[in-house]
Amino acid sequence: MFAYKTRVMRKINKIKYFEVVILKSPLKPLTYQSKIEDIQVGFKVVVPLNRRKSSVQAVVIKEVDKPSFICKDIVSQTKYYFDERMIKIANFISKYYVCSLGHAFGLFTPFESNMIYEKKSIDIKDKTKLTNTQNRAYEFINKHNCSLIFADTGAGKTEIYIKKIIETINSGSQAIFLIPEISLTPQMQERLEAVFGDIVAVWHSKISKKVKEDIATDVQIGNIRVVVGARSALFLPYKHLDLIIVDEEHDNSYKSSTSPRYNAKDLSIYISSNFKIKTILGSATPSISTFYKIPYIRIKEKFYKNSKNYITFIKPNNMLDEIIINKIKQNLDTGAQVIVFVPTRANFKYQVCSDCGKAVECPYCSVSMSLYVQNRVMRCHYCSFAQRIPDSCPYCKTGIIQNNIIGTAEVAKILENEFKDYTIKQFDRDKIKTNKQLRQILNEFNNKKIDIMIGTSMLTKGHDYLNINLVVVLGLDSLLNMDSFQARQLAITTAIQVAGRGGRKDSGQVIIATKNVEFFDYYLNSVDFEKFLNDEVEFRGELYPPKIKISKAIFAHKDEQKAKDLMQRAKQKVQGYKTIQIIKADMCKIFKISNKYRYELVIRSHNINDMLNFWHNTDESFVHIDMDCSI
DNA sequence: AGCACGCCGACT
DNA sequence: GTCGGCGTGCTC
Repeated sequence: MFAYKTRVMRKINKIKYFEVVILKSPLKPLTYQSKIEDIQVGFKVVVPLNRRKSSVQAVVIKEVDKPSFICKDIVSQTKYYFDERMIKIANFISKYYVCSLGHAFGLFTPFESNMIYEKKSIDIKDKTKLTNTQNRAYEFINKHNCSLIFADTGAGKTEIYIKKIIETINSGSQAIFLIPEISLTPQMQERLEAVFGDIVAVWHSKISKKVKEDIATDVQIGNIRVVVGARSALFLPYKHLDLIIVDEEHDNSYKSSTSPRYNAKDLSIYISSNFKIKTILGSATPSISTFYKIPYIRIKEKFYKNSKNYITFIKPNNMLDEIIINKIKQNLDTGAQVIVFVPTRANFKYQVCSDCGKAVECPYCSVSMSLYVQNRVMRCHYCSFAQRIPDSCPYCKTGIIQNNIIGTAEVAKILENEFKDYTIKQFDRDKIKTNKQLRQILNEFNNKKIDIMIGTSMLTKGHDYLNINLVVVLGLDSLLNMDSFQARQLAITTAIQVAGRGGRKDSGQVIIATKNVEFFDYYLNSVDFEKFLNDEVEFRGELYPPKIKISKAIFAHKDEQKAKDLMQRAKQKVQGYKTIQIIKADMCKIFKISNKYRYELVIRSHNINDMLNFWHNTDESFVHIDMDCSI
């Protein structure tokens, strides 16, 4: 009996060999063997690894010939699988963003093999009426597989999105609607829920595990047809995905800050061109890379043309100039509300004179010096000139150079002191930690229970404020003075986005406090953002994107010398590539993070293959690679 | 000698 | 990423 069984088993189940990728592991694919008859490519399997007590999960990527080494057995095959599209995207992420396949696959929620998609027809009534301009945009996106709607705030992008989603759903398919930091935008969430009811799901990192599991199931079987979500919404098990919308496509939070450092916007463009999935990008202030490479349609809103003095400027003598205080006072006296913007980045310390307010500049370059706390020196990012923090201001000789921190808290303190009878609220990550708090403060503000709201970029993200008469924009100069090739873009984009918050009311006014009036006045009042984008492409030329690729690696180690050596070794190696230039090979601006010393190598190239080839050949441990990085 | 800790290397 | 092996150095 026993002998019979084994003989039959041996005959039927020939040993096969498979390459598998260990999920969430940095390892290269490993080869295992199996007698199980139906091991399939794409399926999740369980395998033993090294001397570990418990087995680990892996994905089968291909069947291979018997290797020269001895293989371990696959323990079992699960019911979960990654479809062909997921496998292709994972391979792309691994290659382009330079991470292991295990990390790339780890992003996805796999399919379950026993479930079927029900293409039942859903009939959402299309109540949206598009204006002529919106219709032209709608026709434009229909003509292109991937396109950009370059529309001013308030020009009605959302109606176009909704019309396209309804069309997709009614044909039995699914859509992804990406929004940056969705947990911050209850208004958009509510609006979509009102239109799509229970076939829409909201997806972001703060959703509980159980709810996530339910959503993944419903997405796979077709109960969910629209996922409104953060960047990770790209990785759900869609059986019939036809449309991806990337709203506010310029937003930096589409770039993941942990490995794999993918950009959900760029990944959407990749998916669009490789899988015939229509992709619509939208923004009032498009990113330069999108503007440069994606066909776009421009929709202008009238306020920029008509009201010439809509945006005015003052050159402040200190953080909250008296002119600004007076303007706020005038507005409050008429019962109107005010918002005050202070950029998040300016929370970082920078070196500024207490008397003349000038930031300390490099004597050889017209850029601000960066502070290197570790060595108590200031260093120029362009020429590496370094100097001690001076005792008095090099410009006016009398002022004291101090670490200046412009932050919402400080602005709130000053205004509370100035306007004791009014309600002033801070609107930033320090004060708003939960969704409930967010909804509450937005409610209070729209019900006029708050007079002045002071906030960071959180203030600009997709909220509509109904009763604002005055928008005060502070601290833009600290954005413009950053030693980054993106400083100009970030400053202008921020100004436009903040100004847009007040743009929905006829009598609204925006005051920008800046010492760079010419720059802002030119791009905000004389010409528009499209002109800025064209100028910026020229300005960056062949040194920075979009005409050239840049990327970097951070070498972090608790032994400073080791971090430095690793970086130096990579630097030597890169010099063998004629097509790659070194932009920077030095300590990171933040030299030490959680007890690790950090060095970075930043490079540029027109040859993406050489660039990727180089990074894939650098020793993986202690290195974080960042493609299309900012500096 | 016996143990705690930290570094290193292997993983099919 | 995660594990065990093994060297170092401290203590009894």
